[in-house]
Amino acid sequence: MAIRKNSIDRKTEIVAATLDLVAELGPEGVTTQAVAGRVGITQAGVFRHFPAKRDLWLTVAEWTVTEARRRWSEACRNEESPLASIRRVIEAHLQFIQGTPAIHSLIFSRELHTQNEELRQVFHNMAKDFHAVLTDLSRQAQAAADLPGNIAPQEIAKLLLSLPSGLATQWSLSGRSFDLAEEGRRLLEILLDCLHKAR
Amino acid sequence: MAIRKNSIDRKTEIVAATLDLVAELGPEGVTTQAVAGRVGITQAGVFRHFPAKRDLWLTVAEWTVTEARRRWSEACRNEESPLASIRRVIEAHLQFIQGTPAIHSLIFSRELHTQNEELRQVFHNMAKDFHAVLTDLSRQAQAAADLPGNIAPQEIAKLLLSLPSGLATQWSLSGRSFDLAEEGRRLLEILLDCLHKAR
DNA sequence: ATTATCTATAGATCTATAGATAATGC
DNA sequence: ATTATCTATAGATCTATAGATAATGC
Repeated sequence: MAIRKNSIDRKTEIVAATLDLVAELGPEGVTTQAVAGRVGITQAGVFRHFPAKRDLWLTVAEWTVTEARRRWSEACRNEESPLASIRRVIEAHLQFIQGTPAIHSLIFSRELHTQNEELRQVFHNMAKDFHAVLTDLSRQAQAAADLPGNIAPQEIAKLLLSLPSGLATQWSLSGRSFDLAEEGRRLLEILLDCLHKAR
Repeated sequence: MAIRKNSIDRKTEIVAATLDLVAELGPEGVTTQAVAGRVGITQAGVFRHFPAKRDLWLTVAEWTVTEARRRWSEACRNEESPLASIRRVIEAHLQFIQGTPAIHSLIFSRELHTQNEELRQVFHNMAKDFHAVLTDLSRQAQAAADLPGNIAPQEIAKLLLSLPSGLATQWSLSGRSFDLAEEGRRLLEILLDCLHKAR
């Protein structure tokens, strides 16, 4: 008999175990058996906490999105300039991805998207929020004359967004073989420098 | 009894059906039963042409990479300037992804990567090749004074690469709801313009 | 008394094999 | 004669349910 825990703690454990397993084996590898084994209960025990597996996926997705938002807003707090905020937000995002590789695996699991349209929406909304945050900061940076004023801030934000997004892809393909946050910092500096000079 | 075809034709059909199914259902949805159904033979019949399912995946991956390379080199042929070649290569790549959405799903299927390390390598090599092509063109564009000379061409190539790569991600997350090639063309123009001004 | 966990199992898939069958090419 | 396809099936998973059991909290 596993150590008995209250529903809330166990649910949290199950979500954490799911994230670990996604990072290790991919979403495909997350069977209720594997989750149960990791947590230390029986396979059937998982269904006490989540009526069906799709509910587990949704909870995991919601955790991810909430955590991402928390990190962005924390990164923006008390920054001296909009440009500095842009740096911090993107770095925070890359560190989140690097520290929780499950995110990237989850985001790209088409099978989750096709089997669970709700899930794609959750992540798409996250991307839209990230774009909104970057658009806002870009507008501020334009006002401070740190970024060119002749480009729509939405467009600048798209350029900025594609950097971490594309890098994360390369990182994943490379078998996570380089330091994502560091590479991101360096390339972002180059990009911001070009944008700055192009004012 | 299905119409009988020779081994080569049937193999080609099976690979094509697999690509279609990946695009529709994700890699997860590609069961040997589904492939067989699409092609019009029985499930067991698939194994006549591919000894195991992983061989099917490898063949599909190799087709993808070969086709991508073919399109890049075609895009570079007879271009007036290195900068024009950069535009054409990236556009060709985006059009390939948009026209064959299976590629993107495949590239990001962690479950394929974790279950089939060889597969990740195939796609990673493709990404490295794309980077090499862009590095080469960037160097030429620097020589033509179209891009800033104070940035390593490898770094420029990484910036350029992250654009289609990141955009494809957003496109996938959005449920393929915008014109990938067009969006890419527009943003690339902005990026190249900034780089140009930052010489 | 409540409820988290367990045992046992149904039912749905999915890959892969063995051996039979029928179409093709010489 | 060769070989692409089919039928039938083994064996491995995987989700989910039903009902029993045991730990917790009052």
